[in-house]
Amino acid sequence: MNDIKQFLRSNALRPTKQRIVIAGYLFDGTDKHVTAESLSTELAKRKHIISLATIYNTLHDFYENGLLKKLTLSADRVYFDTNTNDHHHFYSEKEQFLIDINKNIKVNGLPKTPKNKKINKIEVIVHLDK
Amino acid sequence: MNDIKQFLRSNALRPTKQRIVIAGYLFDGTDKHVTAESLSTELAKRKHIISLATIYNTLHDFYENGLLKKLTLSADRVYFDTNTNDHHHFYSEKEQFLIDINKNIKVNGLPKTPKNKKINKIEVIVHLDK
DNA sequence: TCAACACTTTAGAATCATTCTAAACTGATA
DNA sequence: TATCAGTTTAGAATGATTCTAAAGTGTTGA
Repeated sequence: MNDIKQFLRSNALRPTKQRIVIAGYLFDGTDKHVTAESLSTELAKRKHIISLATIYNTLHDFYENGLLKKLTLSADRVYFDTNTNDHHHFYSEKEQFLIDINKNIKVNGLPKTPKNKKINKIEVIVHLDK
Repeated sequence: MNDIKQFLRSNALRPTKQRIVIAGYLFDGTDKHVTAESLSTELAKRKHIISLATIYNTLHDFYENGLLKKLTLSADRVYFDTNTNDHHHFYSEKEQFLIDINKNIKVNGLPKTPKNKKINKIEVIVHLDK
């Protein structure tokens, strides 16, 4: 609890009740993939009712501070990943199935980066099913 | 024109006025990336007013028939690619900048595919900027 | 050639994730 | 503990996409 407060403060985030609850859930040591909706549902199960607006705000605040990765998996919702290490994913849209690929994947044969641009990140999505 | 009709027929698509116009634009020999909105705008410039609903319907019909690839680049709109070969992309969300990587990219070090699943496609997105 | 019908198109409504607004609330600080 | 900037929130707004159901149009068989 106090460590969560410290954790939030050290990321320039005021430790409000809601952020403490959300951070407590997200950063409990196990990697998680969440959407605003799924997070809301999980917290509700634990009797923590937090408005969707706040959930969106908080996910973005955490993302902006590098505490979450944002995943581009499908066009209909945004996923956030508590594993902020360099890694990739298996994804099944049909089954909402998503798992990390933590093994060292190498992408070889990339052409030159376009002029005056720099690479922000390389995202490898292995789509399953069809 | 007649070749476009044949092309549509050979894909089990009734060659309607609208589909002929859309296919004529999309499959003119140069690779294109479009969204429903951008396609609508381009066709309007050419004095072809086609309802958005039809544009969505047609993009999906073409996609279902393998004439287009669907790209998962950002969560706020769907992109379709007329290049249906195996390839990847540089993408800048900020600048709506999108170019093909046709070079042979190799992804090495993939772990075993999850049980009872098979790989549909591997998508590599090189995100630029930040 | 044309009637008949299944397939298409379309305007407008509906949906749904997400963002915005602006008012109430609450950590932090002096 | 008063003050105020930073937060939360309900509800409205937005925007891409899908749905609905009515009107339109290729296609086919005679």
